[in-house]
Amino acid sequence: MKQDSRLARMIHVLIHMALLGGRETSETIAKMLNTNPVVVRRTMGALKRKGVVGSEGGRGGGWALLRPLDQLTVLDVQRALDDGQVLTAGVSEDHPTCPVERAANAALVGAFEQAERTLLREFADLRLSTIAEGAMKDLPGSPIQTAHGDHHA
Amino acid sequence: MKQDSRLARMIHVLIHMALLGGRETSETIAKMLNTNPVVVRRTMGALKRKGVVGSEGGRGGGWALLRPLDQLTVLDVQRALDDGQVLTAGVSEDHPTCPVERAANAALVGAFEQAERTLLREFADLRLSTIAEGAMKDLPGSPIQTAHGDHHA
DNA sequence: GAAGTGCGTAACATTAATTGTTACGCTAAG
DNA sequence: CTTAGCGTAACAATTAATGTTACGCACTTC
Repeated sequence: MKQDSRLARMIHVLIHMALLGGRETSETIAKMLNTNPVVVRRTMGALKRKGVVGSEGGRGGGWALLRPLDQLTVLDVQRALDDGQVLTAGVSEDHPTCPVERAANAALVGAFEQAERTLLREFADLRLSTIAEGAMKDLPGSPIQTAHGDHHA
Repeated sequence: MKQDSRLARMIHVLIHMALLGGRETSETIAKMLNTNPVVVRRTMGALKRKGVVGSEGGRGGGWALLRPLDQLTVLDVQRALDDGQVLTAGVSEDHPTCPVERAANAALVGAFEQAERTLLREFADLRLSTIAEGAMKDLPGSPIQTAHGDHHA
């Protein structure tokens, strides 16, 4: 499949919006995301419904953050984009009445539910302000940052 | 996307093979999975390369388990099917040099790595023999089993 | 109040991954 | 040497995410 990158993109954009401070049009945001204004409206529309951003039409309009970054977690953004499960188990549906198939599926679903709990806990702990601070350290002149630098494992 | 159900299918099949005890042809297995012998060969081929099953050509040939179910974990099967990550973060690649994008991606990758660690731990703890026992309880006459019955959360 | 700017959304095209299908080669048993 | 069965390449079908075009509606400004 083609990977779903909406969460990453929205986090990216929301931080930029906070840094810029004002109102951004779908076209401006589309350039940040190297895409199309329609895609931006689609995705930002979901954030609007959950009160993360607001939009204004007409001249001078655009999108604006409704909360400061330190009151926004990755979980908030994820939940705005999708209420359902983040991880899904990839079960089989070849013989839905077969006890073996059902037991296999149930086992996998259980394992993924555990993993999802971990993921959501991580998401809830990740404030966008923290990510923004991390970005400041990764500027020309600083040593290269890997993606694995700061776990709290 | 279409979900990858190879893991669920292989667990399903391996348990059936153990219960049947002998050698099964790709065609027999295909019927269990409600699919095609070629699909079976493709997927079982991966298990063969990792020593989980063996295959024999010619008359009387087919596939056979090389290990008892209590010495096979879901993790073994997953690893046979795919050496890489089970969970992937869905990062954005719109402006690879943008520090904000990189920080956002890194944060997500970190969170998914945590979740993957949980998932692999669950997989490692799940023996196929345990799943097989669970299937025995889910037979006509028994009360209906939900998919959420037996976590150790 | 007319025009321009910008969001909202439907409809369709594109891209990618999984799965299904057909065809053919090779091996081992009988 | 015929049959049963695996091994694999090649192609079609299905599905999900993303990209794109087109058009409607609201608000601002002149």
